[in-house]
Amino acid sequence: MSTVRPYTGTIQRLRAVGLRPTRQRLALGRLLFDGGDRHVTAEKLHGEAVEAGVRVSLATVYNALHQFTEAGLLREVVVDPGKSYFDTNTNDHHHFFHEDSGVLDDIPGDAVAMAKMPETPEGSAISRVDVVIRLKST
Amino acid sequence: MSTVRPYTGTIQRLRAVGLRPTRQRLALGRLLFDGGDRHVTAEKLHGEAVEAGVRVSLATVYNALHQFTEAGLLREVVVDPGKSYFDTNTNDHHHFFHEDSGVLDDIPGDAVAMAKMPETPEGSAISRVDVVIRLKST
DNA sequence: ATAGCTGCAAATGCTTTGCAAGGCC
DNA sequence: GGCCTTGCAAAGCATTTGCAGCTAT
Repeated sequence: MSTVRPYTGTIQRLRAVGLRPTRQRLALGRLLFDGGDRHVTAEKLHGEAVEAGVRVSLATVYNALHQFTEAGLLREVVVDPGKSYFDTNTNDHHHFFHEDSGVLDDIPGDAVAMAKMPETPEGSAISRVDVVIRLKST
Repeated sequence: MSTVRPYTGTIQRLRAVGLRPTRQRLALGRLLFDGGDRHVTAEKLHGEAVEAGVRVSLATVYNALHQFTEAGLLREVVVDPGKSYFDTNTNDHHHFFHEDSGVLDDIPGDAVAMAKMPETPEGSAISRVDVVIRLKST
């Protein structure tokens, strides 16, 4: 029976995908994965890191986000031209996007269902289906 | 009974939405609306205009695309971080996005149907529902 | 020791803006 | 003529890259 030590989760998670657990990646990983489902932009995450006293450059945040995404730890969500969002929930699910505030929220996977899907074009395979429900404040 | 004169459609379309039919807007409007449903980026449209011998700057293409969008003549589609696509089909419909080539295609409105929709959060109204089926080449 | 990371600053790509000159009504 | 448009070039963002120095293993 294995004892779970504090802060061990992120280290193992990184090792498991072949990424060295450096100080920066650890700090970013904890900010991302220790707090439930999160949706962040590079800038926002960088701000949080700095605020938490972690010395890390914006370039490194971008690198980490992409490495995490490539490793399957994060998912990139496209809702805004010219800004990238990353989602710590990598399960099948969709999004609410609040156009006024720029806030992105998960829609539980089973709250949206497709009744009908088109035929996939010749020579192509579906990589993903994204549903974004755009919201305006009332 | 009204006789349809060549090139009259775009002029009227622009006037109808309160935009002066300048040489540039006319040329861009024709490129966009004379050829069925189209999906363009600013850069691509600018290239087509230049190729067609129309002297127009990229900045003006951006302005025109946004003015057309605001006027309801176009619809902006978000599929790629850092690149804006505009769709001449403003009806309710969804998209195939070929990730490898960057090509965007319409899915006829009735080929996709939602079986279930989540509750809209308090204080918000649905502005639009976007479904993007991302494709990879096989 | 060494392969992999990081930081910085410069470069890039897309888009927007400011302002003088030009064109539509 | 007056006001809206345009063009150009410069500015603005978000993101990426190159490379010297640092660090985890």
